[in-house]
Amino acid sequence: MRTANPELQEQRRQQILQAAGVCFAEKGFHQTSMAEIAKAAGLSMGLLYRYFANKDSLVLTFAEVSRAQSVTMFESLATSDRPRQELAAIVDTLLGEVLDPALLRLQMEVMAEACRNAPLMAALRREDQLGRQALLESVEALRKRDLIKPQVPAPALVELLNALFEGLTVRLAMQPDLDRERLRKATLTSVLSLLGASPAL
Amino acid sequence: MRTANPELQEQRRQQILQAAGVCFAEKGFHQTSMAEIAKAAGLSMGLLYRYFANKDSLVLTFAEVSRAQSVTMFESLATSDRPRQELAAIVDTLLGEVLDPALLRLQMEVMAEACRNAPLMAALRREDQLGRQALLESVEALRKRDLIKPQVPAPALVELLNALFEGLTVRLAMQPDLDRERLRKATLTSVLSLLGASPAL
Amino acid sequence: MRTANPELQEQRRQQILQAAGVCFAEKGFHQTSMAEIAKAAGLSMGLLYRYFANKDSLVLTFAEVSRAQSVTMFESLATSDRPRQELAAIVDTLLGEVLDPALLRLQMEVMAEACRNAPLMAALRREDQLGRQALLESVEALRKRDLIKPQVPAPALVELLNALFEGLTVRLAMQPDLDRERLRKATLTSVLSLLGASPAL
Amino acid sequence: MRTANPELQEQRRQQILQAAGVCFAEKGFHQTSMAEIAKAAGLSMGLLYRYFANKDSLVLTFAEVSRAQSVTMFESLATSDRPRQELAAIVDTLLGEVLDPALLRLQMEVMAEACRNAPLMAALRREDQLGRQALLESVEALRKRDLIKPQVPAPALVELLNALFEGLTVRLAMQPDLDRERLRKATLTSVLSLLGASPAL
DNA sequence: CATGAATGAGAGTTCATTCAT
DNA sequence: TATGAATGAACTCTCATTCAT
Repeated sequence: MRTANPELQEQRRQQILQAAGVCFAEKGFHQTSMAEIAKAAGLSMGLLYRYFANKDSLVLTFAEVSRAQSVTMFESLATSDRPRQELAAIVDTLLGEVLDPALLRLQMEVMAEACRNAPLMAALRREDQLGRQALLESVEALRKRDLIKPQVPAPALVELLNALFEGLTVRLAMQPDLDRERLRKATLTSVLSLLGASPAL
Repeated sequence: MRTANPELQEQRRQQILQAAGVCFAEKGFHQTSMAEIAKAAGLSMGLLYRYFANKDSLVLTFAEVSRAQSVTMFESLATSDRPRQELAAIVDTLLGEVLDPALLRLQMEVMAEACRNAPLMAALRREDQLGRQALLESVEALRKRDLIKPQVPAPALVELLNALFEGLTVRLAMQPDLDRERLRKATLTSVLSLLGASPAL
Repeated sequence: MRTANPELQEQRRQQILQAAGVCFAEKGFHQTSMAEIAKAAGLSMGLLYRYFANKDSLVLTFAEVSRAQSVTMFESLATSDRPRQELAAIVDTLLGEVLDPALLRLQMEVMAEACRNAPLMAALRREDQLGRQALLESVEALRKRDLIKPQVPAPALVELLNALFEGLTVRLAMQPDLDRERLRKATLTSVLSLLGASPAL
Repeated sequence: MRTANPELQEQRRQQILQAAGVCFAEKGFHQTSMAEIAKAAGLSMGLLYRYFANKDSLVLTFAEVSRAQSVTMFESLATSDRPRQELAAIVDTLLGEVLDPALLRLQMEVMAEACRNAPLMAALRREDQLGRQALLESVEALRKRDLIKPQVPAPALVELLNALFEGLTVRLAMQPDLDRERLRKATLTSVLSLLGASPAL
């Protein structure tokens, strides 16, 4: 009798999540069948269900992973000695060609699904909360360093910035042909304006 | 002899669209069956298909109608002699309690669906284009009246404002418990800041 | 109050039957909806049901009419003083370009349907019986005039000739690109051979 | 580990095809629902669709199988040292009680369907072509052996013979009460006459 | 005589999920 | 651990038929 093999198990999970991500981004959550995911992952359906209890739990796990990327973006902003470049980098990441349109579609898909899938929503918010917290701390830190003078309270500002980034994501998902270069500049300018950035920033 | 009755037909269409809107917002597009829509509208499925060729054309028509509302919002801004109030009203409309959470969810649903439904996407963009055009004209008009001095070119500004509004919609859909009152103030302040509003505005 | 108008009624019936024929030949019996027939006939569905109790009765009536054409073909053969030309004309009618492929398909459709629609089958056989009877009488008459010496009994010969014609119809329906000119000659030769035609014929 | 089982798969296919054949013959193609076929085969609908992509592909496969039987009939005729018996056997097979009326109805059904189902038609013709080719070669071979002297060119003769057989099939499908015994004799005589059979045959 | 609105059962097809091997 | 066979309810969409006007 074989013993449990954690490494293999983790690899299988990644295999499945990756395949699911590709499928969901391409066809959407509800248009992707479990059979397709299994096929894309190169596994049998039985095995798939060994690792994920059902389709919902797959999206859920997947959502956590997918969101985790955007969470880390704001964390280094607070203590950076070159916050302007940091901000520019964030905008770049959001608007640059780096960002796969398929990934954008996937985010929309996950958000829409979250609106009627309570556990998914909870997971999404947990991740979102972390991101907001990081951004909030960064804003406060920059303010204490007298680098910015926002005209609105920090929590609301964070909400607005998040909304702006979210909105840009949505619009890029829906208009893949937007001039990202021009938008990038304008976005940075606007973000600095919202922050009330001092010349020193 | 019984003749065709356009009034009845229009009433039926509205009946169906309204029922579909409620269902889509509550359960999502793919989770709502045509039978459910028919039942919600108080009609038979056969009749439903008399008025809408298929499920897709239902969302499509619905999307056009749904979007048309937000299009008109920006139109009166250009020539208004009280643009500040006009702007405040727009922000109010977007963030006030007026906005049904169900409607927000419906918008997300439509957007997500549009990402993989080309005709729907086209319809959405058509409406979106009208809204952008109206907003662009308003911005240019205000600038000519020396009421605003935006730091970024008008087209990019329009895109950013749209993104901000879109993003707020998304975030409100996902966080129905946000403090809308506080957000409203912050949003108005920020929008004025982005526009580079002069004190005269 | 209006009085019944037999002429109009008959015209309506013809209108419907003709439209049904076109539709059935194009799409097949089971693929043609009553709505399509009504539309093709330029009538409302209500009126259609006034003239034909249901879809089956439509095919039935239609089948009778459709078959009646081929019935008359053999009748003049018996007493003709130029039986060879008469035969050639029959073969021509069957194989010449005159015969619409759509009509051939329609015949196949009706036959297939008849296999599981008892009343239709009965109607078809009634017509068929008339045709067979006419051909039988013709064969006997020709034999009495010593113009033919068939090697098989007249009833069997009639059955075989009918089968040959039917089979040619079927094959033409399935292979519209057959060389009809060549087939026509060969068919006439073969029919004469089966009849045991004397040189005097 | 459970491995794919080709035997089981083949058995399932046969199970389904047989059930479909029975149903189609009894009720016709369009009157038979997939659920009925599944039930007749003792399988679930899901499994049925595992083996046949859709209803059309079922008839198609079925048509190929069904036709293949008649293809082999003519092949042994060419080299046989007892061609007369061979011919008699063919006629027997076509007209004898061996031939299930249900199978005849099924053939009609398939032919009628083929008239408006292009892929099915193509499949049918492919099989038909093989049969014609075999018959053509047999006729040529017999002629070279001076056993027959047909009055019409071999290709046309083949077409006529095929039409005759097809026609007999049709007529038997429509008149199950025909005297097959008498028809059998007459058919053989007639076929020999059409072939121009020498006494030596 | 004629219309068009209305019905609802049933069609083909898909898919999340289970389980014997 | 891993497989593929199996299920059946649910989905979208169609259509013969009826009837108030």
